Amino acid sequence: MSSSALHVYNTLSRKKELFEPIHAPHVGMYVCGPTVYGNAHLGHAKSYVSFDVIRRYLSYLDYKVRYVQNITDVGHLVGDGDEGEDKISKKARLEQVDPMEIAEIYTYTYFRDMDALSVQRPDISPRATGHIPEQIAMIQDLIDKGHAYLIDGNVYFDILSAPNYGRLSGRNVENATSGTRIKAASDKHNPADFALWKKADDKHLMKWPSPWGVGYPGWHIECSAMSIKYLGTHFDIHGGGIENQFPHHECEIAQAECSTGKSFAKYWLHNNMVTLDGQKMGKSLGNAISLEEFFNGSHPLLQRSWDPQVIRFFLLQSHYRSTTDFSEKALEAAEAGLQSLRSAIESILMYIPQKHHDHKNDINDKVLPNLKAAFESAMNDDFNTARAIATLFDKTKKIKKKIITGQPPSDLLALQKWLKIALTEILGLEPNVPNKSDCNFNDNLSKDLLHLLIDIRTKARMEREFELSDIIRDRLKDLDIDLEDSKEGTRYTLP
RNA sequence: GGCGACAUGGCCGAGUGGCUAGGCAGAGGUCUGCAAAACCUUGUACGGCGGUUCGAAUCCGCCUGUCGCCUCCA
Repeated sequence: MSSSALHVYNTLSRKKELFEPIHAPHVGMYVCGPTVYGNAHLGHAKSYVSFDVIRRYLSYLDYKVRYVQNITDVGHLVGDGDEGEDKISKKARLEQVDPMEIAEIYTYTYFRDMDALSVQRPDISPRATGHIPEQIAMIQDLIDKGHAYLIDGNVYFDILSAPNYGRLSGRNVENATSGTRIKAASDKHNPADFALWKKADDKHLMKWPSPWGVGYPGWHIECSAMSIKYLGTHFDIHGGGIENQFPHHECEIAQAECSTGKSFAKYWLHNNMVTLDGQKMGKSLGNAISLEEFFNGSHPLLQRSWDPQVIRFFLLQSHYRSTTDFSEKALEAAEAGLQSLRSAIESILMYIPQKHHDHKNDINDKVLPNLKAAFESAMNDDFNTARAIATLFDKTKKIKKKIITGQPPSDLLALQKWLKIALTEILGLEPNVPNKSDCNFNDNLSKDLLHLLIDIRTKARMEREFELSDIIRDRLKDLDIDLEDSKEGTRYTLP
Protein backbone atom coordinates (compact mmCIF):
# COMPACT_ATOMS: atom_id res chain seq x y z
CA MET A 1 0.00 0.00 0.00
CA SER A 2 1.20 3.46 -0.74
CA SER A 3 1.91 5.81 2.07
CA SER A 4 -0.18 8.53 0.49
CA ALA A 5 -2.45 8.87 -2.47
CA LEU A 6 -1.29 10.16 -5.83
CA HIS A 7 -1.35 13.92 -6.21
CA VAL A 8 -0.68 15.71 -9.48
CA TYR A 9 0.03 19.34 -10.21
CA ASN A 10 -2.84 20.66 -12.28
CA THR A 11 -2.02 23.73 -14.34
CA LEU A 12 -5.71 24.64 -14.30
CA SER A 13 -5.70 25.19 -10.54
CA ARG A 14 -1.95 25.79 -10.19
CA LYS A 15 -1.95 23.37 -7.28
CA LYS A 16 -1.30 19.76 -6.53
CA GLU A 17 -4.59 17.92 -6.48
CA LEU A 18 -5.62 14.44 -5.43
CA PHE A 19 -5.76 12.31 -8.55
CA GLU A 20 -9.25 10.88 -8.97
CA PRO A 21 -9.97 9.33 -12.36
CA ILE A 22 -13.35 10.06 -13.89
CA HIS A 23 -14.05 6.39 -14.52
CA ALA A 24 -11.65 4.43 -12.36
CA PRO A 25 -9.89 2.14 -12.97
CA HIS A 26 -9.72 3.60 -16.48
CA VAL A 27 -7.55 6.62 -17.16
CA GLY A 28 -7.61 8.53 -20.41
CA MET A 29 -4.44 10.41 -21.18
CA TYR A 30 -3.68 12.62 -24.16
CA VAL A 31 -0.24 14.11 -24.76
CA CYS A 32 0.62 16.55 -27.52
CA GLY A 33 2.89 14.74 -29.93
CA PRO A 34 5.55 15.95 -32.32
CA THR A 35 5.24 17.84 -35.55
CA VAL A 36 7.10 15.47 -37.83
CA TYR A 37 9.26 17.71 -39.94
CA GLY A 38 12.63 17.05 -38.30
CA ASN A 39 14.46 14.73 -35.98
CA ALA A 40 13.40 14.56 -32.37
CA HIS A 41 15.75 16.35 -30.00
CA LEU A 42 16.50 16.33 -26.29
CA GLY A 43 13.49 18.54 -25.58
CA HIS A 44 11.16 15.96 -27.06
CA ALA A 45 12.89 13.34 -24.97
CA LYS A 46 12.21 15.29 -21.78
CA SER A 47 8.54 15.57 -22.57
CA TYR A 48 7.94 12.04 -23.74
CA VAL A 49 10.12 10.36 -21.14
CA SER A 50 8.27 12.35 -18.46
CA PHE A 51 4.84 11.32 -19.68
CA ASP A 52 6.08 7.80 -20.28
CA VAL A 53 6.94 7.47 -16.60
CA ILE A 54 3.62 9.02 -15.65
CA ARG A 55 1.84 6.48 -17.77
CA ARG A 56 3.98 3.63 -16.42
CA TYR A 57 3.37 4.67 -12.84
CA LEU A 58 -0.38 4.89 -13.37
CA SER A 59 -0.26 1.36 -14.76
CA TYR A 60 1.75 0.28 -11.74
CA LEU A 61 -1.05 1.67 -9.58
CA ASP A 62 -3.35 -0.70 -11.50
CA TYR A 63 -5.08 1.93 -13.55
CA LYS A 64 -6.04 0.86 -17.06
CA VAL A 65 -4.47 3.63 -19.07
CA ARG A 66 -5.31 4.57 -22.61
CA TYR A 67 -2.48 6.78 -23.83
CA VAL A 68 -3.16 8.79 -26.97
CA GLN A 69 -0.50 10.89 -28.61
CA ASN A 70 -0.99 12.63 -31.90
CA ILE A 71 1.38 12.80 -34.81
CA THR A 72 1.09 16.24 -36.35
CA ASP A 73 1.71 15.66 -40.01
CA VAL A 74 0.09 18.87 -41.15
CA GLY A 75 2.69 21.53 -40.66
CA HIS A 76 1.67 24.83 -39.21
CA LEU A 77 3.11 28.21 -39.88
CA VAL A 78 6.82 28.84 -39.83
CA GLY A 79 8.24 31.45 -37.56
CA ASP A 80 9.25 34.32 -39.77
CA GLY A 81 7.02 36.43 -41.93
CA ASP A 82 3.44 37.38 -41.41
CA GLU A 83 2.03 34.97 -43.92
CA GLY A 84 4.21 32.09 -42.95
CA GLU A 85 4.36 28.80 -44.69
CA ASP A 86 3.43 25.32 -43.75
CA LYS A 87 6.47 23.76 -42.06
CA ILE A 88 6.14 20.42 -43.68
CA SER A 89 5.40 21.94 -47.08
CA LYS A 90 8.43 24.17 -46.78
CA LYS A 91 10.69 21.29 -45.96
CA ALA A 92 9.11 19.28 -48.78
CA ARG A 93 9.84 22.03 -51.28
CA LEU A 94 13.43 22.20 -50.11
CA GLU A 95 13.93 18.51 -50.40
CA GLN A 96 11.84 18.02 -53.56
CA VAL A 97 9.62 15.39 -52.12
CA ASP A 98 5.98 15.04 -51.27
CA PRO A 99 5.03 16.43 -47.84
CA MET A 100 3.80 13.03 -46.80
CA GLU A 101 7.26 11.63 -47.41
CA ILE A 102 8.68 14.11 -44.95
CA ALA A 103 6.05 13.23 -42.41
CA GLU A 104 6.66 9.54 -42.97
CA ILE A 105 10.42 9.78 -42.53
CA TYR A 106 10.26 11.77 -39.32
CA THR A 107 7.43 9.72 -37.89
CA TYR A 108 9.68 6.74 -38.34
CA THR A 109 12.73 8.40 -36.77
CA TYR A 110 10.60 9.73 -33.94
CA PHE A 111 9.45 6.28 -32.94
CA ARG A 112 12.91 4.86 -33.51
CA ASP A 113 14.44 7.37 -31.08
CA MET A 114 11.65 6.99 -28.52
CA ASP A 115 12.03 3.21 -28.68
CA ALA A 116 15.74 3.65 -27.95
CA LEU A 117 14.81 5.71 -24.89
CA SER A 118 12.51 2.92 -23.73
CA VAL A 119 9.46 5.11 -24.16
CA GLN A 120 6.47 2.84 -24.51
CA ARG A 121 4.47 3.37 -27.66
CA PRO A 122 1.16 5.17 -27.31
CA ASP A 123 -1.93 2.99 -27.45
CA ILE A 124 -3.13 5.19 -30.27
CA SER A 125 -1.02 7.54 -32.43
CA PRO A 126 -3.60 9.39 -34.46
CA ARG A 127 -2.36 11.35 -37.48
CA ALA A 128 -3.82 14.78 -38.06
CA THR A 129 -4.17 14.11 -41.79
CA GLY A 130 -6.12 10.96 -40.99
CA HIS A 131 -8.72 12.95 -39.08
CA ILE A 132 -9.66 15.76 -41.41
CA PRO A 133 -13.37 14.78 -41.39
CA GLU A 134 -13.47 14.86 -37.59
CA GLN A 135 -11.85 18.28 -37.60
CA ILE A 136 -14.24 19.61 -40.24
CA ALA A 137 -17.17 18.27 -38.23
CA MET A 138 -16.02 20.04 -35.11
CA ILE A 139 -15.46 23.29 -36.98
CA GLN A 140 -18.94 23.07 -38.48
CA ASP A 141 -20.35 22.42 -35.05
CA LEU A 142 -18.60 25.51 -33.71
CA ILE A 143 -19.98 27.61 -36.56
CA ASP A 144 -23.47 26.25 -35.91
CA LYS A 145 -23.23 27.10 -32.24
CA GLY A 146 -22.09 30.63 -32.94
CA HIS A 147 -18.51 30.22 -31.74
CA ALA A 148 -16.89 30.55 -35.14
CA TYR A 149 -17.37 32.62 -38.26
CA LEU A 150 -16.45 32.29 -41.91
CA ILE A 151 -14.67 35.04 -43.79
CA ASP A 152 -13.49 34.51 -47.33
CA GLY A 153 -12.75 30.82 -47.01
CA ASN A 154 -11.15 31.17 -43.56
CA VAL A 155 -12.91 30.08 -40.40
CA TYR A 156 -11.99 31.79 -37.14
CA PHE A 157 -12.86 30.99 -33.58
CA ASP A 158 -14.50 33.86 -31.70
CA ILE A 159 -12.65 33.91 -28.39
CA LEU A 160 -15.12 36.32 -26.81
CA SER A 161 -17.73 33.60 -27.13
CA ALA A 162 -15.71 31.21 -24.97
CA PRO A 163 -16.50 31.91 -21.33
CA ASN A 164 -13.29 30.54 -19.87
CA TYR A 165 -10.82 31.57 -22.52
CA GLY A 166 -7.55 32.41 -20.76
CA ARG A 167 -8.24 30.35 -17.68
CA LEU A 168 -5.45 27.83 -18.25
CA SER A 169 -2.71 30.31 -19.04
CA GLY A 170 -3.84 33.03 -16.68
CA ARG A 171 -4.57 35.64 -19.34
CA ASN A 172 -7.58 37.77 -19.87
CA VAL A 173 -8.99 38.42 -23.28
CA GLU A 174 -8.53 42.18 -23.10
CA ASN A 175 -4.81 41.81 -22.57
CA ALA A 176 -4.53 39.11 -25.17
CA THR A 177 -5.49 41.61 -27.82
CA SER A 178 -2.34 43.63 -27.23
CA GLY A 179 -0.09 40.91 -28.54
CA THR A 180 1.95 40.90 -31.71
CA ARG A 181 -0.65 39.08 -33.72
CA ILE A 182 -2.58 42.27 -34.39
CA LYS A 183 -0.93 42.96 -37.66
CA ALA A 184 -1.66 39.52 -39.09
CA ALA A 185 -4.97 38.58 -40.67
CA SER A 186 -6.89 41.78 -40.39
CA ASP A 187 -10.14 40.09 -41.40
CA LYS A 188 -10.67 38.70 -37.92
CA HIS A 189 -13.38 40.17 -35.68
CA ASN A 190 -10.91 40.19 -32.84
CA PRO A 191 -7.16 40.15 -33.31
CA ALA A 192 -6.82 37.30 -30.83
CA ASP A 193 -9.30 35.08 -32.64
CA PHE A 194 -7.54 32.05 -34.02
CA ALA A 195 -7.97 30.06 -37.20
CA LEU A 196 -9.95 26.83 -37.33
CA TRP A 197 -9.70 26.46 -41.09
CA LYS A 198 -7.46 28.27 -43.54
CA LYS A 199 -8.04 28.77 -47.20
CA ALA A 200 -5.24 27.23 -49.30
CA ASP A 201 -3.79 28.95 -52.30
CA ASP A 202 -2.56 27.13 -55.40
CA LYS A 203 0.97 26.80 -54.08
CA HIS A 204 -0.09 25.17 -50.86
CA LEU A 205 0.84 21.51 -51.01
CA MET A 206 -1.35 19.97 -48.30
CA LYS A 207 -5.02 20.82 -48.70
CA TRP A 208 -8.45 19.27 -48.47
CA PRO A 209 -11.95 20.09 -49.64
CA SER A 210 -14.32 21.40 -47.00
CA PRO A 211 -17.71 23.10 -46.75
CA TRP A 212 -15.77 26.40 -46.86
CA GLY A 213 -13.61 25.61 -49.86
CA VAL A 214 -10.22 23.99 -50.31
CA GLY A 215 -7.95 24.53 -47.36
CA TYR A 216 -6.32 23.02 -44.35
CA PRO A 217 -7.13 22.81 -40.65
CA GLY A 218 -6.06 25.42 -38.14
CA TRP A 219 -3.27 25.04 -35.66
CA HIS A 220 -5.14 23.65 -32.71
CA ILE A 221 -8.20 21.79 -33.90
CA GLU A 222 -6.59 18.38 -34.43
CA CYS A 223 -5.88 17.81 -30.75
CA SER A 224 -9.42 18.70 -29.69
CA ALA A 225 -10.95 16.50 -32.37
CA MET A 226 -8.69 13.52 -31.88
CA SER A 227 -8.59 13.50 -28.10
CA ILE A 228 -12.39 13.60 -27.96
CA LYS A 229 -12.66 10.90 -30.59
CA TYR A 230 -10.51 8.45 -28.66
CA LEU A 231 -11.00 9.51 -25.05
CA GLY A 232 -14.43 11.06 -24.93
CA THR A 233 -15.59 14.61 -24.31
CA HIS A 234 -14.36 14.66 -20.72
CA PHE A 235 -11.20 12.75 -19.93
CA ASP A 236 -8.54 12.60 -17.24
CA ILE A 237 -5.15 13.89 -18.28
CA HIS A 238 -3.96 16.22 -20.98
CA GLY A 239 -0.23 16.73 -21.13
CA GLY A 240 2.34 18.56 -23.14
CA GLY A 241 5.24 20.95 -23.08
CA ILE A 242 4.84 24.11 -21.05
CA GLU A 243 5.23 26.29 -24.11
CA ASN A 244 1.98 24.86 -25.41
CA GLN A 245 0.01 26.26 -22.52
CA PHE A 246 -0.70 29.33 -24.56
CA PRO A 247 -2.03 29.48 -27.12
CA HIS A 248 -2.30 25.84 -28.09
CA HIS A 249 -3.92 24.32 -25.03
CA GLU A 250 -6.02 27.37 -24.36
CA CYS A 251 -7.44 27.08 -27.86
CA GLU A 252 -7.96 23.35 -27.49
CA ILE A 253 -10.07 23.92 -24.40
CA ALA A 254 -12.08 26.67 -26.04
CA GLN A 255 -12.83 24.58 -29.12
CA ALA A 256 -13.64 21.43 -27.24
CA GLU A 257 -15.78 22.94 -24.51
CA CYS A 258 -17.70 25.22 -26.84
CA SER A 259 -18.39 22.31 -29.13
CA THR A 260 -19.32 19.64 -26.60
CA GLY A 261 -20.69 21.87 -23.86
CA LYS A 262 -18.75 19.75 -21.40
CA SER A 263 -15.62 20.27 -19.42
CA PHE A 264 -12.58 19.04 -21.41
CA ALA A 265 -9.56 17.48 -19.68
CA LYS A 266 -9.69 17.23 -15.88
CA TYR A 267 -5.97 17.49 -15.18
CA TRP A 268 -3.53 19.52 -17.27
CA LEU A 269 0.10 18.49 -16.84
CA HIS A 270 2.94 20.45 -18.35
CA ASN A 271 6.58 19.52 -18.50
CA ASN A 272 9.24 22.18 -18.38
CA MET A 273 11.95 22.45 -20.98
CA VAL A 274 15.53 21.55 -21.63
CA THR A 275 17.98 24.40 -21.77
CA LEU A 276 21.38 24.58 -23.35
CA ASP A 277 23.65 27.31 -22.01
CA GLY A 278 20.60 28.66 -20.27
CA GLN A 279 18.64 28.95 -23.49
CA LYS A 280 15.64 26.90 -24.42
CA MET A 281 16.56 24.08 -26.75
CA GLY A 282 14.32 24.34 -29.76
CA LYS A 283 14.25 23.42 -33.37
CA SER A 284 13.39 26.93 -34.46
CA LEU A 285 16.23 28.32 -32.36
CA GLY A 286 18.83 26.18 -34.09
CA ASN A 287 20.41 25.00 -30.85
CA ALA A 288 18.72 21.63 -30.67
CA ILE A 289 20.83 18.50 -30.49
CA SER A 290 18.91 15.62 -31.97
CA LEU A 291 18.61 12.36 -30.15
CA GLU A 292 20.26 10.60 -33.02
CA GLU A 293 23.25 12.90 -32.56
CA PHE A 294 23.37 12.07 -28.87
CA PHE A 295 23.26 8.38 -29.62
CA ASN A 296 26.09 8.51 -32.14
CA GLY A 297 28.00 11.53 -30.83
CA SER A 298 27.97 13.34 -34.16
CA HIS A 299 26.92 16.82 -33.04
CA PRO A 300 29.80 19.35 -32.93
CA LEU A 301 28.85 20.35 -29.39
CA LEU A 302 29.26 16.78 -28.17
CA GLN A 303 32.52 15.18 -27.16
CA ARG A 304 31.24 11.64 -27.47
CA SER A 305 28.18 9.46 -27.92
CA TRP A 306 25.68 8.80 -25.15
CA ASP A 307 23.70 5.70 -24.37
CA PRO A 308 19.93 6.29 -24.57
CA GLN A 309 19.55 4.83 -21.10
CA VAL A 310 21.92 7.48 -19.76
CA ILE A 311 19.85 10.19 -21.44
CA ARG A 312 16.72 8.74 -19.91
CA PHE A 313 18.27 8.50 -16.46
CA PHE A 314 19.64 12.03 -16.74
CA LEU A 315 16.16 13.36 -17.51
CA LEU A 316 14.55 11.40 -14.69
CA GLN A 317 17.00 12.80 -12.17
CA SER A 318 15.24 16.14 -12.42
CA HIS A 319 11.55 16.78 -11.94
CA TYR A 320 9.41 17.03 -15.03
CA ARG A 321 8.20 20.50 -14.05
CA SER A 322 11.73 21.84 -13.59
CA THR A 323 13.93 22.93 -16.42
CA THR A 324 16.74 20.54 -17.18
CA ASP A 325 19.98 22.26 -17.97
CA PHE A 326 21.99 20.16 -20.31
CA SER A 327 25.74 19.70 -20.23
CA GLU A 328 27.96 16.74 -20.94
CA LYS A 329 29.37 17.07 -17.46
CA ALA A 330 25.89 16.45 -16.12
CA LEU A 331 25.49 13.51 -18.48
CA GLU A 332 28.75 12.05 -17.25
CA ALA A 333 27.52 12.28 -13.69
CA ALA A 334 24.29 10.59 -14.72
CA GLU A 335 26.20 7.85 -16.48
CA ALA A 336 28.37 7.10 -13.47
CA GLY A 337 25.37 7.27 -11.18
CA LEU A 338 23.30 4.95 -13.32
CA GLN A 339 26.15 2.50 -13.45
CA SER A 340 26.53 2.41 -9.69
CA LEU A 341 22.78 2.15 -9.11
CA ARG A 342 22.58 -0.73 -11.55
CA SER A 343 25.45 -2.48 -9.90
CA ALA A 344 23.89 -2.14 -6.45
CA ILE A 345 20.57 -3.41 -7.72
CA GLU A 346 22.18 -6.17 -9.70
CA SER A 347 23.98 -7.50 -6.68
CA ILE A 348 20.67 -7.64 -4.81
CA LEU A 349 18.88 -9.33 -7.68
CA MET A 350 21.66 -11.86 -8.18
CA TYR A 351 21.72 -13.00 -4.60
CA ILE A 352 20.26 -16.46 -4.10
CA PRO A 353 18.81 -16.78 -0.62
CA GLN A 354 19.85 -19.73 1.47
CA LYS A 355 17.42 -21.37 3.79
CA HIS A 356 19.48 -21.33 6.94
CA HIS A 357 19.95 -17.57 6.53
CA ASP A 358 16.24 -17.01 6.35
CA HIS A 359 15.65 -18.83 9.57
CA LYS A 360 18.30 -16.89 11.30
CA ASN A 361 17.11 -13.47 10.21
CA ASP A 362 13.37 -13.60 10.01
CA ILE A 363 12.59 -11.52 13.04
CA ASN A 364 11.99 -7.95 11.99
CA ASP A 365 14.30 -7.21 9.12
CA LYS A 366 11.78 -6.77 6.36
CA VAL A 367 13.05 -3.97 4.16
CA LEU A 368 10.55 -3.95 1.32
CA PRO A 369 7.68 -2.09 3.04
CA ASN A 370 9.99 0.73 3.96
CA LEU A 371 11.59 1.00 0.53
CA LYS A 372 8.30 0.73 -1.28
CA ALA A 373 6.64 3.34 0.90
CA ALA A 374 9.47 5.81 0.37
CA PHE A 375 9.53 5.24 -3.36
CA GLU A 376 5.78 5.49 -3.76
CA SER A 377 5.62 8.51 -1.54
CA ALA A 378 8.01 10.28 -3.92
CA MET A 379 6.13 9.15 -7.02
CA ASN A 380 2.77 10.01 -5.48
CA ASP A 381 4.01 13.54 -5.00
CA ASP A 382 3.46 14.62 -8.59
CA PHE A 383 5.74 11.94 -10.02
CA ASN A 384 8.89 13.04 -8.25
CA THR A 385 11.27 10.72 -10.08
CA ALA A 386 14.33 12.55 -8.73
CA ARG A 387 13.35 11.74 -5.17
CA ALA A 388 12.28 8.23 -6.09
CA ILE A 389 15.69 7.57 -7.62
CA ALA A 390 17.45 9.05 -4.60
CA THR A 391 15.47 6.61 -2.48
CA LEU A 392 16.67 3.73 -4.61
CA PHE A 393 20.28 4.87 -4.30
CA ASP A 394 20.03 5.26 -0.60
CA LYS A 395 18.20 2.06 0.27
CA THR A 396 19.74 -0.34 -2.21
CA LYS A 397 23.25 0.44 -1.04
CA LYS A 398 22.25 -0.34 2.51
CA ILE A 399 20.49 -3.54 1.50
CA LYS A 400 23.46 -4.61 -0.54
CA LYS A 401 25.71 -4.12 2.44
CA LYS A 402 23.49 -6.27 4.61
CA ILE A 403 23.55 -9.01 2.03
CA ILE A 404 27.32 -8.87 1.73
CA THR A 405 27.70 -9.13 5.48
CA GLY A 406 25.52 -12.22 5.52
CA GLN A 407 22.32 -10.63 6.79
CA PRO A 408 19.94 -10.70 3.86
CA PRO A 409 16.49 -9.31 4.64
CA SER A 410 13.85 -11.90 5.38
CA ASP A 411 11.63 -10.63 2.57
CA LEU A 412 14.39 -10.90 0.01
CA LEU A 413 12.37 -12.66 -2.66
CA ALA A 414 9.56 -10.13 -2.57
CA LEU A 415 12.15 -7.36 -2.50
CA GLN A 416 13.88 -8.68 -5.58
CA LYS A 417 10.61 -8.92 -7.44
CA TRP A 418 9.54 -5.40 -6.53
CA LEU A 419 12.94 -3.87 -7.19
CA LYS A 420 12.93 -5.24 -10.69
CA ILE A 421 9.46 -3.85 -11.32
CA ALA A 422 10.40 -0.43 -9.95
CA LEU A 423 13.50 -0.18 -12.09
CA THR A 424 12.29 -1.66 -15.34
CA GLU A 425 8.54 -1.21 -15.39
CA ILE A 426 8.16 2.14 -13.65
CA LEU A 427 11.37 3.95 -14.50
CA GLY A 428 11.98 2.10 -17.76
CA LEU A 429 15.64 1.39 -17.01
CA GLU A 430 17.48 -1.79 -17.82
CA PRO A 431 18.74 -3.67 -14.76
CA ASN A 432 22.32 -3.87 -15.96
CA VAL A 433 24.50 -3.06 -18.87
CA PRO A 434 23.58 -5.43 -21.66
CA ASN A 435 26.18 -8.14 -21.93
CA LYS A 436 28.15 -7.04 -24.91
CA SER A 437 30.48 -9.99 -24.71
CA ASP A 438 28.36 -12.08 -27.00
CA CYS A 439 26.45 -9.66 -29.13
CA ASN A 440 29.22 -7.36 -30.27
CA PHE A 441 31.40 -9.91 -31.95
CA ASN A 442 31.08 -10.19 -35.66
CA ASP A 443 32.55 -13.65 -35.64
CA ASN A 444 33.51 -16.32 -33.20
CA LEU A 445 37.15 -16.07 -34.18
CA SER A 446 37.49 -12.59 -32.63
CA LYS A 447 35.87 -13.81 -29.48
CA ASP A 448 38.11 -16.86 -29.30
CA LEU A 449 41.20 -14.74 -29.94
CA LEU A 450 40.25 -12.32 -27.17
CA HIS A 451 39.70 -15.19 -24.77
CA LEU A 452 43.07 -16.56 -25.81
CA LEU A 453 44.76 -13.23 -25.02
CA ILE A 454 43.05 -13.08 -21.67
CA ASP A 455 44.16 -16.61 -20.87
CA ILE A 456 47.74 -15.78 -21.79
CA ARG A 457 47.61 -12.66 -19.66
CA THR A 458 46.20 -14.58 -16.73
CA LYS A 459 49.04 -17.06 -17.03
CA ALA A 460 51.54 -14.20 -17.18
CA ARG A 461 50.05 -12.69 -14.05
CA MET A 462 50.23 -15.99 -12.24
CA GLU A 463 53.90 -16.09 -13.09
CA ARG A 464 54.30 -12.43 -12.09
CA GLU A 465 55.19 -11.42 -15.63
CA PHE A 466 53.50 -8.08 -15.08
CA GLU A 467 55.28 -6.33 -17.90
CA LEU A 468 53.71 -8.70 -20.41
CA SER A 469 50.30 -8.68 -18.74
CA ASP A 470 50.23 -4.88 -18.74
CA ILE A 471 51.23 -4.76 -22.39
CA ILE A 472 48.28 -6.98 -23.24
CA ARG A 473 45.92 -4.85 -21.20
CA ASP A 474 47.26 -1.59 -22.64
CA ARG A 475 47.14 -2.77 -26.21
CA LEU A 476 43.60 -4.02 -25.79
CA LYS A 477 42.69 -0.68 -24.26
CA ASP A 478 43.95 0.97 -27.43
CA LEU A 479 41.29 -1.10 -29.17
CA ASP A 480 38.71 0.14 -26.63
CA ILE A 481 38.58 -3.23 -24.96
CA ASP A 482 38.78 -2.77 -21.20
CA LEU A 483 39.93 -5.53 -18.88
CA GLU A 484 39.10 -5.69 -15.22
CA ASP A 485 40.54 -8.26 -12.87
CA SER A 486 38.34 -9.58 -10.14
CA LYS A 487 38.36 -12.54 -7.82
CA GLU A 488 36.14 -14.43 -10.23
CA GLY A 489 38.48 -13.82 -13.14
CA THR A 490 39.04 -11.18 -15.77
CA ARG A 491 36.03 -9.31 -17.10
CA TYR A 492 36.08 -7.39 -20.33
CA THR A 493 33.97 -4.75 -22.00
CA LEU A 494 33.93 -4.24 -25.71
CA PRO A 495 33.81 -0.86 -27.46
C1' G B 1 4.67 46.16 -22.02
C1' G B 2 1.29 41.80 -20.12
C1' C B 3 1.41 36.86 -17.84
C1' G B 4 4.32 33.06 -15.40
C1' A B 5 8.47 30.38 -13.39
C1' C B 6 13.12 29.89 -11.08
C1' A B 7 17.61 31.36 -8.02
C1' U B 8 20.52 25.37 -3.15
C1' G B 9 27.66 23.47 -1.86
C1' G B 10 33.02 22.41 -7.71
C1' C B 11 28.82 20.25 -11.10
C1' C B 12 23.78 18.13 -11.43
C1' G B 13 19.67 18.13 -8.41
C1' A B 14 15.42 16.98 -4.35
C1' G B 15 13.25 18.98 -0.15
C1' U B 16 11.33 20.99 4.33
C1' G B 17 9.55 26.10 9.44
C1' G B 18 13.77 23.17 13.99
C1' C B 19 15.86 16.57 12.45
C1' U B 20 21.82 13.44 6.82
C1' A B 21 18.37 14.41 0.49
C1' G B 22 20.70 11.77 -3.43
C1' G B 23 24.15 11.49 -7.45
C1' C B 24 28.81 13.06 -9.80
C1' A B 25 33.46 15.13 -9.01
C1' G B 26 37.41 16.13 -5.02
C1' A B 27 40.34 14.44 -0.56
C1' G B 28 42.00 10.40 2.70
C1' G B 29 41.83 5.11 3.46
C1' U B 30 40.92 -0.54 2.71
C1' C B 31 41.59 -4.15 -1.12
C1' U B 32 44.57 -5.44 -5.62
C1' G B 33 51.43 -6.75 -8.51
C1' C B 34 49.49 -2.23 -10.77
C1' A B 35 44.99 -0.42 -13.00
C1' A B 36 39.78 -0.76 -12.60
C1' A B 37 35.77 -2.00 -9.64
C1' A B 38 33.94 -2.35 -4.80
C1' C B 39 33.81 -0.67 0.17
C1' C B 40 34.90 2.95 4.41
C1' U B 41 35.70 8.15 6.02
C1' U B 42 35.23 13.27 4.69
C1' G B 43 34.59 19.04 3.61
C1' U B 44 32.00 23.01 1.30
C1' A B 45 24.88 25.15 0.78
C1' C B 46 20.56 27.33 0.42
C1' G B 47 21.02 35.21 -4.61
C1' G B 48 20.65 40.20 -1.61
C1' C B 49 17.94 43.31 2.01
C1' G B 50 14.05 43.69 5.38
C1' G B 51 9.80 41.37 8.10
C1' U B 52 6.86 37.32 10.77
C1' U B 53 8.65 33.50 14.39
C1' C B 54 11.41 30.84 20.25
C1' G B 55 13.60 29.30 15.48
C1' A B 56 13.60 30.29 8.12
C1' A B 57 17.34 28.13 3.13
C1' U B 58 11.87 26.81 3.97
C1' C B 59 6.36 31.87 5.17
C1' C B 60 5.65 37.43 3.66
C1' G B 61 7.52 41.97 1.19
C1' C B 62 11.07 44.43 -1.69
C1' C B 63 15.48 44.18 -4.76
C1' U B 64 18.80 41.81 -8.13
C1' G B 65 19.59 38.07 -11.69
C1' U B 66 18.15 34.11 -15.10
C1' C B 67 14.52 31.88 -18.02
C1' G B 68 9.73 30.84 -20.39
C1' C B 69 5.00 32.27 -22.79
C1' C B 70 2.51 36.35 -25.35
C1' U B 71 4.45 33.68 -33.29
C1' C B 72 5.24 27.25 -35.02
C1' C B 73 7.69 24.73 -30.98
C1' A B 74 8.21 19.03 -26.24
